[in-house]
Amino acid sequence: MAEQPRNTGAHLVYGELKRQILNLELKPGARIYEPAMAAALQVSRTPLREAIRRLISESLLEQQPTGGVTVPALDEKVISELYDVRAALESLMAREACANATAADLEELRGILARNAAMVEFADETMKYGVALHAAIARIARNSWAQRFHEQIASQVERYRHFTNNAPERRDEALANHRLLVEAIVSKDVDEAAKVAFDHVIGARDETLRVISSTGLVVE
Amino acid sequence: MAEQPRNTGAHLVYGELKRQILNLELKPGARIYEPAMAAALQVSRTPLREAIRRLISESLLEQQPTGGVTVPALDEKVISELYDVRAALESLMAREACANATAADLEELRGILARNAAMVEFADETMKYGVALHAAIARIARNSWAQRFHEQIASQVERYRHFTNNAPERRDEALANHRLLVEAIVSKDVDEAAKVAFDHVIGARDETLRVISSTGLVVE
DNA sequence: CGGTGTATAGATGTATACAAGTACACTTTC
DNA sequence: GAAAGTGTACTTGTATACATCTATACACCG
Repeated sequence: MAEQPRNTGAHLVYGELKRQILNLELKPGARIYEPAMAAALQVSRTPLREAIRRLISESLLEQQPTGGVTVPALDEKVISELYDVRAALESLMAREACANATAADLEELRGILARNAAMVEFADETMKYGVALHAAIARIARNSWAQRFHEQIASQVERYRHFTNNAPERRDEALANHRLLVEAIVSKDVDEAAKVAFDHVIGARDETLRVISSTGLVVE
Repeated sequence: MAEQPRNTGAHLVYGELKRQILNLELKPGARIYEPAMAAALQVSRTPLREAIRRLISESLLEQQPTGGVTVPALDEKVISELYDVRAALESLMAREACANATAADLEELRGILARNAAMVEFADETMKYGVALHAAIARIARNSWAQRFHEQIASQVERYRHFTNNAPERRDEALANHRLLVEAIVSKDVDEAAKVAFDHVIGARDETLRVISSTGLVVE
């Protein structure tokens, strides 16, 4: 939503670096050295620095007080914060989706839900449709700031996704919650939609924390 | 909260540009020309560009699709979005403040409230203490992401503050809401605190929209 | 042997030169 | 006279050279 890529080198570098960070190809805690990274990406330091600065402002990189840029460490406390904010945002967006959804929007939500239901046995498909549903609601809410923050949170959470398992019973639960959420939006039940969205995300938070605290966050 | 300034030119330029944008010294809609601005600020284009990029990522400047950077226009719809997100965030932070406030934190909140009450006849003092109260709650909530987004919203709203009047009855109402909020936090009434915070911000939204739609957003 | 000062290698921050792209005005043509 | 094409001035994007600062290793002193 923020800005579409303008075919400049800095934007390509930004995309590539972001991909590597979210994939954990760039390991949490690792330092970025500009000359080496610039050589690896075949650009000069100027567009690289521009990309790095942008990533810092999204907290996908960290500026050390002494100078020098690192990939942020993974941290359980942060997960909790992220999901809490996400719960507040999703709850708001559910409210606003109730107010702003057109008939076509509702049809879209039902469609995503149906495809999700058909694929509930496949973990990655289910995840894909879950993300699609939340993205659709974010769009339908028509609040660019909520959408923007939601995307930033989603990027952050992405880095932790590698440590979560998608157990079948968890998938069923998510689908059930999604059904409740869509139903509430369809029937314009603002408070119910807000509550379902909030509790759904808090549930995801607790599940994620549970899995991570038992398996740990070690990258290698 | 994100990062403290490191005495580099780019950070100074960032601060100065941000100040000018929030003050409306840089007029909404105006384009920024790098060579001219660099000369005016007595730096080369490199640190200036770094500052500009950062401001773009905070939506305090806008990258035009064709190239060229402008100060974002003022827009009623955006105010509404900002306050809605802010309501969600303040509501969350009120919740978390209930959970995390120490005795010292509560004392601080009461102190701000008392000073606010003593100064309620002065518009600018009241505003100052209002901001301080919300900032204190944001800190007490101990959620860095909520705090970060809250600060971004506050910056955005700042640009619209020049068009609001602080009527005395509005100040009394705000103080009353602040009292209710602090009371709820002190008594750890999570749901009440969340509700009061939410409604308080929504009230501020409606008041702001009312004033602005009657006076308009024209800068000159 | 531990600690401190210093020298040095290498990183980041800044300035500037150059390349590429955009907008606008002017000319030319229908 | 209007519209389209072209040339020019100027802006943005990138590369590179230079200055400044940080960290580390080593020598020297207590």
